[in-house]
Amino acid sequence: MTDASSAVTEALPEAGSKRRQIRPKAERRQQLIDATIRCIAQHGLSAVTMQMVTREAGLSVGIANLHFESKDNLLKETLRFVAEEYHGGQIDIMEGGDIPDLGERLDALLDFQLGRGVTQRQKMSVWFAYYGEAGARPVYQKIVSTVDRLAAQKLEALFTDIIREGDYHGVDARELATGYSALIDGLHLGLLVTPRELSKRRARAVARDFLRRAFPQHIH
Amino acid sequence: MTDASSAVTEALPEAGSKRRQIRPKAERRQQLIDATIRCIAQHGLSAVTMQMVTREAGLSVGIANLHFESKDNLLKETLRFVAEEYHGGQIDIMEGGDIPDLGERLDALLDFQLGRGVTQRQKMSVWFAYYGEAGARPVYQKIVSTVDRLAAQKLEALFTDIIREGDYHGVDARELATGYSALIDGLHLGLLVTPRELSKRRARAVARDFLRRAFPQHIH
DNA sequence: ACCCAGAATGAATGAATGTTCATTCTTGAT
DNA sequence: ATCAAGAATGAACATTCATTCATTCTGGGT
Repeated sequence: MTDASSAVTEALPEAGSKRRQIRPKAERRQQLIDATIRCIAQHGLSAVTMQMVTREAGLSVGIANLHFESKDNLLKETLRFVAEEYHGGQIDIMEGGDIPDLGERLDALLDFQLGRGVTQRQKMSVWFAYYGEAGARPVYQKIVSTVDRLAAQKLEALFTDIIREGDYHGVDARELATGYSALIDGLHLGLLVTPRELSKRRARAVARDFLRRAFPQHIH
Repeated sequence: MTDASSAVTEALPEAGSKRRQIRPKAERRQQLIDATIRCIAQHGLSAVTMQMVTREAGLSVGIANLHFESKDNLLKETLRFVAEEYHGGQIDIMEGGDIPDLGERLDALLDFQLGRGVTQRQKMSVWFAYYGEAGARPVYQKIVSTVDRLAAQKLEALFTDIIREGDYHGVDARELATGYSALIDGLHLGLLVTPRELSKRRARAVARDFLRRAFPQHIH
């Protein structure tokens, strides 16, 4: 959950020191993934080149094929990272030993989904860049749907608990969970494509209304 | 609203006749746009090449630059076509002189949005391929947001009418419209990326539930 | 029957990109 | 101080792709 753009170990791009640094494989992999995220956000998935990514990472071109076997693989691993970061964060909150009150847990979830961390243009751009290609690339579909399924189950479980606690009638946890997930995705899209029409503030209000209409006792 | 894949004037790809056909510019443009849609759906936006598109259209490579000035422009015009087709269809229904009953009009809208025409993988793939790039390409943002804004206004107007007719309280037409649009987008995404988890049937049920919760008298 | 505007072609071109690998450099162990 | 393991480099290569344009062809007008 580190903010990729700031955690740069190496000095500024032009900062003299051309001394070659040797670092463990895992660190370089992460460095390249972070650079890839920034490049996709800024230039779009279809415009990303290896030269662009390695330059952004402050490394040479050869290194990408040293740690990942190919560009395809780098892109795949980058998607996996973003997907796990996003869904992992959600799941942590939903399992939420930290927050016993279910209404508060819902609030925390909403904060995470439409708050600073995820709503950053960077992350959203990456997310939807891959969605866009998913129709034609089963590999992407598989990566996303794997983590997605787990998050969906946890959300359904949380909704089930809330329905029981509030003794709500005429609501189906599964259907509601599907709707809520879709709503959040759609709001992210709106924030990305029509930021002029939809502010983050309004997006949160819309999502909150959806929850309030379903669980009036839990959302004030 | 013609189904692009079937309206092929020229014979089958291998059907002998290598005779060169001369057709008016407008027709060739549409032919190329249709081919582009099919290519994006099948191979993904980032994998589309001019050779691929022109071969799919049964034409030579040079022709694409004859009728569109560049690949960029072809892609731009293709997005414009898809956007106008989709939003235009919605707007026609929402203005709906055909359907006086507001509840039925809502149903028709839902049918259009999650029914055969739009939900086809082809159209969805294209739609989201562009969304994915929109974060990095203002041109795409502009095209989408222009038609989007008009559709949003019409939806808000329809909701306002329904709220007045049903004398609903505690619902804001604008906010509801934003939510409904986002929900539909999110459901499209789900249908595209995780078709195993979300069937068309269930997507419609989810959207319908959203409307029923807001307008119980209008959705039976 | 003839003609020509402009539609269509596709080989050629040059630029861009992914990948390779011979070489250089760094570091920690000895 | 020495060395080897392997991390890092970037020039070179092969491929792919968008774009051009000299040439060919078509069909409506005369």
